[in-house]
Amino acid sequence: MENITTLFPQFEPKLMEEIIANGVIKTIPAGEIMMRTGQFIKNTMLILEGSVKIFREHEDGGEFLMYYLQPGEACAISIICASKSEASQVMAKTMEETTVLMIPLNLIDKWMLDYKSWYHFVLSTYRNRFDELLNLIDQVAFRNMDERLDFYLKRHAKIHGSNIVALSHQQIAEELNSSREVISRLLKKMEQRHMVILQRNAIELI
Amino acid sequence: MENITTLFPQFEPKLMEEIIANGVIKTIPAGEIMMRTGQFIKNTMLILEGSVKIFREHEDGGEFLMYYLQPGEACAISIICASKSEASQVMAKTMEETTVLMIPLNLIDKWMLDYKSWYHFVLSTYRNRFDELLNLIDQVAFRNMDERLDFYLKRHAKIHGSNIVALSHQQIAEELNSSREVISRLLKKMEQRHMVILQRNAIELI
DNA sequence: ACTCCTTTGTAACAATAGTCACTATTTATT
DNA sequence: AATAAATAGTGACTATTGTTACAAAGGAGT
Repeated sequence: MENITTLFPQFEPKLMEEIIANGVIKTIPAGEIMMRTGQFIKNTMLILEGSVKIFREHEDGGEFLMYYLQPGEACAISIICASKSEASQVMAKTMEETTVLMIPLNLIDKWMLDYKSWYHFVLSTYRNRFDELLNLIDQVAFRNMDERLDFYLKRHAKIHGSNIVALSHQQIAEELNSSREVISRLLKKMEQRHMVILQRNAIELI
Repeated sequence: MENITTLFPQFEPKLMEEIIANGVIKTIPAGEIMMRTGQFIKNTMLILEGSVKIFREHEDGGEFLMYYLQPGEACAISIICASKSEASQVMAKTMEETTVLMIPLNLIDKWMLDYKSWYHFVLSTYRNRFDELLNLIDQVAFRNMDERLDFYLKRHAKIHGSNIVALSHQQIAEELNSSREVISRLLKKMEQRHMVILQRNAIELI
């Protein structure tokens, strides 16, 4: 549990005790869907290890990557849905083996009043995700696919701390809600401009 | 001031007193920019009368309508920026003559702790705007311009409580970050499908 | 009525993105 | 080794959106 204190140093001791007493730790394999659109949310999850992608889904099967969650972060949308007692509006998928701390939803609101550090944590979670959504809107509203792909690759590399993006063109296409051929084409152009080196199942950024 | 109690019936009496003591009422003419991107925010505004559009701006001059604010609502982004002491990330423009109640930013945080009704108001403002941004992302990620135009017109009509959208094609194009010719073309198609009737400076929805 | 300005219509073309069809590689499975 | 499956490359074509250029129509002011 000392893991938690390192990841959430801002939490006051009494809150830490409550978290340890009420939270359930769960480890989820890589590539698994942690939460589906429409699913009823019973917990909020704090990420302890690994990383998670949050997607918006379309009726016709399309999906669209919104943002990443990393250790020390929580899913704003699960907090919002929990507060509204609504079904999840997003889908969450683990990128690697991920350990989360599940907190029953009734405590989320309760702790807001009891623990100032929790209150600040929840508000800053809202604010940070809000900022990320604004950036995302910029991407789709003002940018072409080539720029969005570039942004996508850099963001992925940054999250993974590596300049090799180990994904197939198909996977990238799905997360940008485009098609494989388009992504292949644009990646080829980027290679010709010496922005990337293409390998099988991997793209190396330069 | 009785206006305020009608619009915000959820506010407890003591909070109302504080609002009346500290808030400044201001009336802004139609079509005026209330807040610019990059501008430092000194207040949060509650809308009392009229309506406001919130835009995201692009470096190259483009603008993109995100959502509307109506009486009884507050701008989530101004609360977020105020809390982070950051410059505004959005631009706000009045659609008609609009009366707002300006609240100094230091009180926003203070009242969160002092008044439960204010706390719930701010949180529900965050949540509602979050929902709106999710819908907006759906639009730009999954929809073509014809569907986005349809959505835009219906939303405008709903906000104004009239099925006549009194805007030029140029104005619509700007808010969807498209071009006038494209909007004219799509509107013509909608007219041929008997979805709208086109008039000068107005579009009637059927 | 005449002029000026704004708004709208439209054709032709360009650029971007999506789809279809087929091939070539590489990796996994039997 | 043979076969199957996944991945990637590419050309041709279509659809959507954006751009350019110009014409026509409607209002406002003189």
